[in-house]
Amino acid sequence: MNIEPSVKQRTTIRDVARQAGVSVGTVSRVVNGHPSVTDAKRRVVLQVIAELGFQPDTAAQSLRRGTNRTLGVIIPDLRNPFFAELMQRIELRAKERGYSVLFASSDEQAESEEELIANLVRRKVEGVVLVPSNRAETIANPGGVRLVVVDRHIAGHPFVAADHRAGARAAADYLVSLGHRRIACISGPERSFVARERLAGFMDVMADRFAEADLDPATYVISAPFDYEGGRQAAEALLSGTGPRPTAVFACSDQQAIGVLRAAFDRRIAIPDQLSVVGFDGILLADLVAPRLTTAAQPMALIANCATDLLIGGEPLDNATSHIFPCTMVLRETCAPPA
Amino acid sequence: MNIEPSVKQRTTIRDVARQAGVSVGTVSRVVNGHPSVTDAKRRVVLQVIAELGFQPDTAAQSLRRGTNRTLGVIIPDLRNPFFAELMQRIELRAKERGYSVLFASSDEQAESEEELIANLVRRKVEGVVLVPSNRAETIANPGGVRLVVVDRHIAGHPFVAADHRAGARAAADYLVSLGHRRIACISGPERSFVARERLAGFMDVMADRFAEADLDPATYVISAPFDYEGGRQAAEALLSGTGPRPTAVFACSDQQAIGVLRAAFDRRIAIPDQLSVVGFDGILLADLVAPRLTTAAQPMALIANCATDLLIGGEPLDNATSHIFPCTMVLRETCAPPA
DNA sequence: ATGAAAGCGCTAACAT
DNA sequence: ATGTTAGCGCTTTCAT
Repeated sequence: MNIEPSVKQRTTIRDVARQAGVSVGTVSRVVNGHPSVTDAKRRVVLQVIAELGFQPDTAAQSLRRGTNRTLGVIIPDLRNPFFAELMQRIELRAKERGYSVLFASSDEQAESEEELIANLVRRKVEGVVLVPSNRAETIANPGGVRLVVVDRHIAGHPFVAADHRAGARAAADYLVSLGHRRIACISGPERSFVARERLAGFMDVMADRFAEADLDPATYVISAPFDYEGGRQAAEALLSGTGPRPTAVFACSDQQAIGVLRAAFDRRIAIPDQLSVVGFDGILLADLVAPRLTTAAQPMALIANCATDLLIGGEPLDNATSHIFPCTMVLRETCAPPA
Repeated sequence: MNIEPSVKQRTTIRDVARQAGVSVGTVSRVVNGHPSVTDAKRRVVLQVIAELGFQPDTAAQSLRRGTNRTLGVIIPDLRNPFFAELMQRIELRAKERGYSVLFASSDEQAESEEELIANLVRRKVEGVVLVPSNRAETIANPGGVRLVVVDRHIAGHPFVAADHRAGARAAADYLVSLGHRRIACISGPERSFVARERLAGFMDVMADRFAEADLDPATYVISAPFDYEGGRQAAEALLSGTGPRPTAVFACSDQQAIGVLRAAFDRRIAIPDQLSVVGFDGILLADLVAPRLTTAAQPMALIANCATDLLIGGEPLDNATSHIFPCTMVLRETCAPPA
């Protein structure tokens, strides 16, 4: 058969056993820290393992144990810095706990998600972190794999995320407290859970005020993709209107907010003097753009750790439970009272 | 023994064989597209496979074949948008070819790289894409796994990257062609291969000119981390000096360049009127900052595809070969002739 | 063309 | 406490 090993000749547990003069069972026990091995034997086995550089074959372990200390992570698009940072943190936590991470991108295609999960299941992952695409309304989990959904809620699965709605509320409140009344909102794609939540938070604060001031909310709310270009185009639309211009805009992502900065720059609108801007997410970049972006920051480390720990801890997952973490308003340079 | 399957009861190849009234060998042959199966039998087996939703167990395949259609990717830091995009593209290509990707972050710790490789090897990956940390000078490959090094060269391993030096040369040439003479360079960390290459490209163009103009290169070249903050601080130093200010700066990463924009904004230095800026990498964001960043763009798709294909194609890897792709100058809004 | 059977390397149940 | 052994699910050789 000649399996053409790229690695010359792996040393197996049997080599170790022979060399150490014990049985494979004993070696296995030593490797797995089973208590019932005498110190003497343990020492010699450990010694031989070191000499031979023995490393248990994960495929064999996996076949035997039905699991292999691997988590799957499905992310819509790593070019979104929020997701990239989330990914980084999930991998970090997983590594700390001795797990590896299989990464798959769904490319914002809802259709591919179930296929990706199926592939992950075939590969015997112990659990899957799914950051659903904007379009995913529901997700089948045929294999019944341990699954936690992050950031974008999907009914019927354990959920970990920031409190999008409260975060948006805080952002709107802040703008209002500064004295703004004509506040626009650049929301996300209409089909996106996150977009709806953040918009709802915004409207929690603004609905009454729009009514009071006899303003039509429809002209102050606009949907756009969550990325830079989406924000830029939405801002173009908002700032080019004929009616009274908004004095502030709440963008539902930092990327969008940066796009707003871009559009304002193009139109020679001074920020924050002529226009206040608040973003959402708290990505690294928000602190570097000019001017520095005020934003509702998500607790990414908390979210990543929670999702990872849920999967790794063997406790049964409760499909009805949501783990929601509060956002923090980070006040920087893009907001001021209206002129 | 009771292996407590999280997945109720996987259907195995034996279930399929029984149901189809053939032997497991035949089923295996069908699954693997082996020619010597009659069409009649093939059809019924395929039928049963579909009915039962049979999926071969990768752990068993892996154990038997010694491989499992998985690639490992080690990246210093996903928060660097260049790496994030690279990762995304590698996964995409791998997926197209039926491979999965194990992701590991080295967090810029050179020490952890070999450990990460060892872990990947244990998991039977068919190959590893390593984007070395800045500090890595050499990397041991004890298991002899298929390894390709990307972006930052390490002697003794196949290498895939952009032509950093030529790219930097093009950037400097462009600035010179605009009429600039006092051109500063924000280089990367001194220990970084990439930083040295780009600096070398810069000096290829500038060494003579510095001499001619009786300028001390040392005051025009400064090392800094590749990130936003590194660029900002370096620019602070460059722009606060007492001598004649540079009229242009070449930053060795787009992140740094964006940091420069930030610093210039803080000091009310107009870009490009009072200061021209060129970056390096061609990240998405470069097109969104204000003003839009002129940059030497790396061909990320080419790099990602090349590295992935090298690993997946079973051809022997040549440790001495480098695959170098040219950069492209993307002219946008941050450059103008000196005042 | 197909079936039977031998393992791949490991863990855990069962003996002792 | 330790050795022996039966598989985990699959691929592939060897017969037929």
